[in-house]
Amino acid sequence: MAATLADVAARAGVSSATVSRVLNGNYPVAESTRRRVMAAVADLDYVVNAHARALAAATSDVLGVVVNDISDPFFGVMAGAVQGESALDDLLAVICSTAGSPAEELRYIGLLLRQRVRAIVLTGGHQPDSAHFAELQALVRRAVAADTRVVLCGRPALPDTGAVALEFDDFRGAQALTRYLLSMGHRRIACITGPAGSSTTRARLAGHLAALAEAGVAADESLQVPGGFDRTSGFEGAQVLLDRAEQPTAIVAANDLVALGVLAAARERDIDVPGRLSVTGYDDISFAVDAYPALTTVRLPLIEAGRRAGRIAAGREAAAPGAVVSLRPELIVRDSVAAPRSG
Amino acid sequence: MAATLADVAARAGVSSATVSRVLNGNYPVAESTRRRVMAAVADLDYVVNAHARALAAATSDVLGVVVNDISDPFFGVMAGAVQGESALDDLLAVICSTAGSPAEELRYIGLLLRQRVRAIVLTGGHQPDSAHFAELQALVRRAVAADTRVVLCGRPALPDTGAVALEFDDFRGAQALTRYLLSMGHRRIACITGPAGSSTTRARLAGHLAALAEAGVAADESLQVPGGFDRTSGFEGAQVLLDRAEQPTAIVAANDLVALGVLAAARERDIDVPGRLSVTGYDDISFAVDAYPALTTVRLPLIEAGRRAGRIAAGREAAAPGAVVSLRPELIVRDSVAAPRSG
DNA sequence: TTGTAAGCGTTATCAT
DNA sequence: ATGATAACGCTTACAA
Repeated sequence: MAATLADVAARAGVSSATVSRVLNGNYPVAESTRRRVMAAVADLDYVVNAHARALAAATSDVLGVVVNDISDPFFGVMAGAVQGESALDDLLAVICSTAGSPAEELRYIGLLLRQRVRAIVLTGGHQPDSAHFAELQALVRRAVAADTRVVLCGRPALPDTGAVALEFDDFRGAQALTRYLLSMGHRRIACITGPAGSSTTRARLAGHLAALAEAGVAADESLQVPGGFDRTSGFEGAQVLLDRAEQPTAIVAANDLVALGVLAAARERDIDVPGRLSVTGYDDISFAVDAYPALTTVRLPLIEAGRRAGRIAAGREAAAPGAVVSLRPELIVRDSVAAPRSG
Repeated sequence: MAATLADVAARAGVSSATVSRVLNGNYPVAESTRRRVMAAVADLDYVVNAHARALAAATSDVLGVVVNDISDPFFGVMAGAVQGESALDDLLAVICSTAGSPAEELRYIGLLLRQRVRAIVLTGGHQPDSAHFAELQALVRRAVAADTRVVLCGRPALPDTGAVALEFDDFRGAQALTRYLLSMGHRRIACITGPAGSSTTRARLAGHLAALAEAGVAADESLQVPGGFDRTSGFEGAQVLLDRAEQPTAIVAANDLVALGVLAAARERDIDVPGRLSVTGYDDISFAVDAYPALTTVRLPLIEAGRRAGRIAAGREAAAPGAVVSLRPELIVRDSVAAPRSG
């Protein structure tokens, strides 16, 4: 159906090798033939077949990006940065949404490997104790061995796999946030955590507890309710927390989306934020500033991480196999936190 | 480097044809050989080469999705729906961000065509008068002729190209919105429109003007300020409008993001919304409800459109070439509109 | 049920 | 500067 190199060659009265040369422009070709060839290309609406090319040249022009959910701005922003940066090298990005399922993640990595992608960028969190974790490590190791760069973007390193990691230091971010809450006078601080078992949840919770510990404030497990990373988790988690006899003076949400849910729940109950309840987010997605009240949160360098991951994936920025970079989060103080009401 | 079918065949002591058969499972193979083959596959960490397969079988397992900006939730949600639906057929989705540039769009479509993608889903708007438009039509026509399905998702039809269109009826959506504003008593209604020349901008503006006309309200061109589809355009557009001697009682924003910018500008000037100024959005992205005040807007069936586009692209849902479906938007009344202050 | 072998559309190595 | 031609790794008639 579609025209092939041979068709173009026939039409231009040259060999297919010559056509290939003018198309790739990496070989001397007489100007006159080049023009004849280009004319034939135009006449026939010829479009190279990337598969044939990939097969013959053993290279591919696509990279894979694995995210939990591309419609979540946290991932959308990172994926966009990866894509934008890699597009500079004419690379295409396959984007895969796992919905947070480690099994799906493995499946997608497998599919990407079949495609012989140049690189795979993995975002999101690990589930260190899941049965899938060992499989993941093995798969990544194999990928790297097969010359497929693997970049962990905003995700903990995968030791001994050769994957490059751009980690977010969630421990410090969460610690800074809780320290701030403490400094404002809060003592009864509740958390709506991310999914149990996720590395992100662990790191953020650990940072929170560390801040509590250093201030000599006892951690109350009944104030930790688990959830997901979505608005609904925040809404529901807040209901649970606000039904308690002794209400918290502050709620630390797993991320901004969760915080938005908390704010909605508070609004529904006519609880003034931050007057009667302080709320914090995490990530600083672009909407955090438009929430009401504007969210006090922790800014993660999503774009910087994505861009850099894109450059490393594209091979434009060097990175030693197994290198790990830690990216510092930044506390962003806005309006959703105030001192607790005395009494 | 990587193991090939032949390697597996050698190891299993069978022909490569047999290996291909067990891998594809579309041919009878003796259970004993199947096991030997699978064992060899595992031993060698064999992974099929999708390029070789695509070349030989003349089919590909990927589809392309073209968006303006994947980090914008409007596109993120649609792209996510397309991807999620097509993943059911084990298809991979290449996502391309054009930043609204028609030239980039053409470039990406070309790249996708090389990849011999199964289908291309185009989102966003057209620029009917741009020089690129004719090229776009020609390219789409060629794609369809080459058996690449093209689905226009939330985007106006492309006549005579064979592309299937899932249109949003922006005229009616905008009309309903302005009618509502009018019914609340507004007469001096300003607009911050999308980019001049975009089909989306035109349709929404036309709906707005139609509503004005049917109510016998004269349209004041000085109340229309152009912009982009981002928050900054809203912020800046609002500054311009609010600097006018005679301020509008309502601002119709090009979309929710723009409306968020307008709200921010109003907040900065201590202008009460909706008390002194009403503001409307468009799209009903998920954050619209969390804005302050919650945005009155027009809901577009983004997920429905994306899912359906994904199904058509995957070939799971039939659609006659050139078919065009119009999806109805819905007015969502929340808190950002009130009656104008008398006087 | 299994093997043989001819493509699929490029690139790349030799020649010329 | 250009042409043959052998890969590249798989699918798929056609045989056996």
